[in-house]
Amino acid sequence: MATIRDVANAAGVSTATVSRVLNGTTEVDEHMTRRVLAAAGELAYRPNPLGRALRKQRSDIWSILVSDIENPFFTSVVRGVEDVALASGKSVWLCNTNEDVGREEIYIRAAVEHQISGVVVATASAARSDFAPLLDATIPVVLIDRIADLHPEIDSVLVKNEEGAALATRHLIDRGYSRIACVAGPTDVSTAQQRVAGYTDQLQRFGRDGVDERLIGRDEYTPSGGRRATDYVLDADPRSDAIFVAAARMAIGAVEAIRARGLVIGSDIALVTFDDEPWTSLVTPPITVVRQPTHDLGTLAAELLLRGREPGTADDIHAQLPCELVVRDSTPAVH
Amino acid sequence: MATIRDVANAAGVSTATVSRVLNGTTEVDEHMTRRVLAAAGELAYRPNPLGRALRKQRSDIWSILVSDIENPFFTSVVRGVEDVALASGKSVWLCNTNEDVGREEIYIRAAVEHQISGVVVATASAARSDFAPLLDATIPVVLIDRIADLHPEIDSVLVKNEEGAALATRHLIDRGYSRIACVAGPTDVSTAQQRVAGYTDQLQRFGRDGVDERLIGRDEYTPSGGRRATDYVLDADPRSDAIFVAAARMAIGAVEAIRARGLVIGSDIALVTFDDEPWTSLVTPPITVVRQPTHDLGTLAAELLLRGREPGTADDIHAQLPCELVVRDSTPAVH
DNA sequence: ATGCCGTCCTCCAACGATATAGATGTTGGT
DNA sequence: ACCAACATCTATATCGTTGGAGGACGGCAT
Repeated sequence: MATIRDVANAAGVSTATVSRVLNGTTEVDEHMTRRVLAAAGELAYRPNPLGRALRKQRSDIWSILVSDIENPFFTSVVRGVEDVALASGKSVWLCNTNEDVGREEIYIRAAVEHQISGVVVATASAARSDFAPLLDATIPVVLIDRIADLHPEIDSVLVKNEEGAALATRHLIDRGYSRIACVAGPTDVSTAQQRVAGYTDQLQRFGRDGVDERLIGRDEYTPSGGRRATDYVLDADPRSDAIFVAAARMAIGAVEAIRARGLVIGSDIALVTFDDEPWTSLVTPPITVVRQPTHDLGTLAAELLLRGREPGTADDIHAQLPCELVVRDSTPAVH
Repeated sequence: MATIRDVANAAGVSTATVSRVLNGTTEVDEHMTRRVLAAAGELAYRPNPLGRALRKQRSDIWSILVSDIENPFFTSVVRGVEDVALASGKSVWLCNTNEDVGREEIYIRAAVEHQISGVVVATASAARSDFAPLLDATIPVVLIDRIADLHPEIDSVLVKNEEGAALATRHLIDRGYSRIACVAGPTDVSTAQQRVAGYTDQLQRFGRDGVDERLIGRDEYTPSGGRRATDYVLDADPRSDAIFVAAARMAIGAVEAIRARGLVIGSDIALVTFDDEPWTSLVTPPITVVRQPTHDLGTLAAELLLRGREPGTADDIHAQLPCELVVRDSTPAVH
């Protein structure tokens, strides 16, 4: 691979001039510019990103830390980030923290050491995720989908979780359900907190029986977590007539658990879940969902990162994108 | 952040000695070793990977190029690779080529320029994917799930696609179906080629009517691709009584297309698909699938990469993991 | 002709690490 | 006591790039 020195020799100039021409930092004579560009083209020269990053103390890589790569919600968000990143000439380094704060720490440290120029992150834990190393290194950070209690000042792009959960819960109330259970994610994840908040708020204000803590099941955002949480709430009150599930990944387990009890969704028990995944309209009956703007979440986060401003300054941005209720047959009106 | 010079000053030795102690390249006096380790610990020193890579001409990063990050098959494979990589102290840089050879090229070049120490790749195109830049830079490569025609010598970890497709097709034949259609992926992807081969082979040998080319629909590995290909084969012969779908992502579209025609899976038409995704057992009727050992695919690929041998030497490895037919209710016996 | 100034280059020192050559000190054999 | 051999350290060049200091040169005013 050709180095900048090869180009300099070929063009009969110094390496600094080559660097100047290619980076456009200072005015360079037009004649020389042409010679340098010709030589660079001839040798198919591409600057070594390692040397450049070492010198400039900053690379042109973005990293995106996702809490669960197997969750289609996040992969869709990632696609959104990528679209913007590639258009701006950034490479995207995708890391899977696996909902593990320890692994998140490893990747954060790696980002600092590789002098990454921007990080998008869906936190592993609202309470424990710590981005101080990134901030200390003045690396721009944008939180996505989930917030971090330790860093209220970092730019964030969330969905209106509370509103989305309220939409779903209110829908169930309006359709005449009274014993509405909630299958939610881990207590240390902000989306789970907010969705439970939206659920309880609506029940308190409009529900016939108010909130029953035993009807709130919390577990991890996975199919098996959904199964356990559903079993938990149905054991607590077998007369539950509706379930609000806070994530499609959990809804897989919820459907399994409901059916394992011989209950029929739509007649014995209503079901509404977050995330409009393809399979939700394929099962019988098609499931009412709260659709999240996944791709937009990613592109907006990327655009904030492009601004590359210092966190903690006055103009923090905390975007909240709206969700949309898609009514299907799993939540028929009760006569 | 502390540099190696800081450690050297603190320990009262040269930077070379610090490097030696930390890398264990040469024998170092025990007394000095202790001083260096103490200083390094005190300063929380961690070597700068950029400086190290620049000097050593090799980083400790693996990159994994995946053709579609939104396909759960690949994310599961990625998890397998990660498990091994993290256990061996490698960082994993996940890149989404989006089934695009151009984007694949970009990431390949990035891997060379960042002096990546190993690449796992699911090729974007069997015919056009070109890994010469990696091989020229003596970067170990392992192909996963899909092969590259240009590089038969590169280590690969595939599933027995032809056998899996044969299993599914033979199952349909044995159950009494006679007009069996095939919904397959793009012609330039090796898995699609192999699965179609397994399908046609069984039909030729055991099918009542042999192979009808019009019953083979090819499109991209996505839900909408599956929908189009299914419409295509059902238009070609509305009397088809079974469909073999080559990927669960396409099966989503296949189910939609079948239902849009008012046909009922299991009674009007049988359905079997590759990939045991959770939703396949949730729909009515549960779908018969060919299960792939996704996670094992990833761990095996990572282990081959750990060997880090030169491609083209005599002991190439071309692993082929078996698939498993999981019979459910979408393929009942015809009376 | 001289001095001054602006323009545009070149030279060189970093960035942080490692590998090699060479320096230093210690040990042991004669 | 001397020298060889060995062990073990330091000094330094290098990886590829960029930024700052400084120099060469031409043009213009005096």
